[in-house]
Amino acid sequence: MARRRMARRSTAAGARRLDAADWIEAAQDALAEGGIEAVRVEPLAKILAVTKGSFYWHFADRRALLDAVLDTWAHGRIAAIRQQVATGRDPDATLHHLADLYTRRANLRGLSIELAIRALARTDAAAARAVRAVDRARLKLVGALFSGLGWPAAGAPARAILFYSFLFGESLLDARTVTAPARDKAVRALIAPPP
Amino acid sequence: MARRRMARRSTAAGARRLDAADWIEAAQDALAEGGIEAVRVEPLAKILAVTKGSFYWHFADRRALLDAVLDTWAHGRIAAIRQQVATGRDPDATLHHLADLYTRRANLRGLSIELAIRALARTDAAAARAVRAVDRARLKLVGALFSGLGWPAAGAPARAILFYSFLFGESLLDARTVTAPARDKAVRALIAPPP
DNA sequence: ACCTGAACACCGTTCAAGT
DNA sequence: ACCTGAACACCGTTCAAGT
Repeated sequence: MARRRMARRSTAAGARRLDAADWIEAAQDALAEGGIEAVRVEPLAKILAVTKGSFYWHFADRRALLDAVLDTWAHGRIAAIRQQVATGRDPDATLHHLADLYTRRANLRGLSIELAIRALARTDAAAARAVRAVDRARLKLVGALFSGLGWPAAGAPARAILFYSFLFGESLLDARTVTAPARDKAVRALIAPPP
Repeated sequence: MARRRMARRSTAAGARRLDAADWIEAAQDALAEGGIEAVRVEPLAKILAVTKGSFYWHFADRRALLDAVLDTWAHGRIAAIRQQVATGRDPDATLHHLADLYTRRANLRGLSIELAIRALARTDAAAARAVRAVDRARLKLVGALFSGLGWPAAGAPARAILFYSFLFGESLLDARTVTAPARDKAVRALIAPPP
């Protein structure tokens, strides 16, 4: 769900100059580790070892950074789900693979970012747009998998919503309260072929 | 899911003095309308028409206000689910009733607060504790409903997680992308009696 | 092309003083 | 018992000047 930042922090001697992508990267880290409240210009500048003034060469303001993070996130998630369903495996195996990928354990950082963005989407129009684009892509592709599993056109979309909603809902619940066996049992029930 | 604030803003002439509950109330409004970033001392003071200095009579700092909001939320949600399952109706009707109550449309404010708190729980230990207490209460009571529906002891908890996760997951997805019929279809499938 | 440094506004926090 | 007002630190934003 998330490729990690590359080691491009320094050249031979150490002090590379930054571009917009560096700030977006740092903002994503902050989002994952401290939520939306941690995405702040001065703390990020401190982490990147520049003055906060330099931020404004790359972005108009904090809002522009958030927009860039949202844009990067949406494009990345859409590219990811396309890859994840195009493995050549059968629908059943692909769905189980997806259920693993979108689990808390598998990708804490990615899920934290995703939840922060979805919470933001409640009160922020740009975040809501990013979420909509990602949801449409995922539901379309997951719906196709359930069709491949034998669900008729009338049932596959509802099944896709059920599957997809469950994965996010489960990631929202307290981790200690949802046991792995109960979770796996729920996943198997969801991926079972139509009656 | 949420009882609205009472009209206790003023006495005969207008300028009641505030107590901690007034600040918590205002913080909840801000949380629902602007997310965690909107829960800030000075803006709340402006809304309550006092100076920000007066805030510190009631709370040690912003963190103490957040803790009080979390505490109020957890106690309120646990009391609410207890009432919601104790209607005297059969398990099937009660589950359908719950599915309606925890829908986006039914309670925008309550869901916004809940999602903001769950996003916070990713990076905040106190929020995680509040979420854990609420999840345990809800899963226990919903699990009992599925038992009443005929699910054996080995299957009811997984079914409760499936049901409960779905409701939250669905509220996280883009509202325009999930159609009401697809959602209702998924709910009916979840509440169907065991095979 | 990217960064510093100084300036100013806004908000969290403290606290002595008011009612 | 609750609030004001002034003070200070921190962070968002601007911008002229540096390399």
